[in-house]
Amino acid sequence: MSDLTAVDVAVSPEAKFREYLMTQGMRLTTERETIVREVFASHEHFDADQLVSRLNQRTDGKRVSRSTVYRALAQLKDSGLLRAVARPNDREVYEHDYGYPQHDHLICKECGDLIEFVDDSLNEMLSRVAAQNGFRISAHRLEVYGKCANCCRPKRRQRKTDMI
Amino acid sequence: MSDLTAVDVAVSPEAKFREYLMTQGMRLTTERETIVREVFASHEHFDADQLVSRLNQRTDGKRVSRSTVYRALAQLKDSGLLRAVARPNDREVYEHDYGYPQHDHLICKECGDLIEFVDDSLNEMLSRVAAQNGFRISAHRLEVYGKCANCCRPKRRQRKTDMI
DNA sequence: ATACTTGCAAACGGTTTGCAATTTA
DNA sequence: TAAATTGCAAACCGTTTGCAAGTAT
Repeated sequence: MSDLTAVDVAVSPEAKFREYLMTQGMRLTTERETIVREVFASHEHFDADQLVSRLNQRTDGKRVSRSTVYRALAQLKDSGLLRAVARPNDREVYEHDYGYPQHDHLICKECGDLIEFVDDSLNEMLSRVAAQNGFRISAHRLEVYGKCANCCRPKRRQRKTDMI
Repeated sequence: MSDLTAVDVAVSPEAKFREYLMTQGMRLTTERETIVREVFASHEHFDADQLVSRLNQRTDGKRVSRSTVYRALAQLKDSGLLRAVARPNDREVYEHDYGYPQHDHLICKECGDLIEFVDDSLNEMLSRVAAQNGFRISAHRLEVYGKCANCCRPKRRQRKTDMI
């Protein structure tokens, strides 16, 4: 999906989350720990509903209610562990922010795939524009819509071996 | 607010809209005409609710229901007359697409102001990234969040030098 | 004890839609 | 007169929230 590689992090997501919660007078409960672990178990993009499903499929009985998931997502975002990247179908989509390099996305309108990319010139451009407008940037979201290489490929000769 | 200037257009928005509606087997009703006119009476960004308000304030009795406004917004978007640019407060924000040059936005998180800007290097960058990924771009949305010059300005007196 | 947290169900809010009445070609 | 359109109110749907019961310090 992407060749972006995680950068080395000194502290685990759980620890980082506990740290943040402490500063807010909150606690790292077992529910919150279950959520952080599940969230950082894979690098895929996800929305609230997908996360709830993953948590409900657990066999260890560590289910967490939908409300708690929503509350935790907000906290994970505030703590800098997650960031919201897009809203393709009116659902907020999240990805890892902590321990993962900053990047943007090509979004295929056909298959919905998110392709990550980085390009330094974007940051140069943003700095320049910010300076020109006396604007202090805190974040940005660049969504590039179109058709991915796979979907551009002519379908005439589709591999029928994919069918089972 | 912005020094982007409208480009010359051969056909009026109403005509363009009628043209599009025809191709869909639809009609340019008085309600739809009222809406297009109101929408293109000013270049400001707006959301559905603001448009409804503007239409309700009319003294000529040309009121249009909320549903019709929502339906027309979708049609105006499909026809290429409008485009959705941001979603600051969970409300879709629209702007003129037809007869207005392509640009992006700085979005002030404090006052909600949208500042338009253009920078050619963005397009160069997008072309490069698209080529690298075999991606065919159809559109993009760049939202830059932060604090505008106005909101950065201190409300109270701020000392420029550290006087001890 | 006090403060934080959870799960449930109800509320929220922007947007969409079913439908009967109305308008248009 | 058949097809499109409107306005109303209800539905929709992801998300948020009030609250009572539970848990940690």
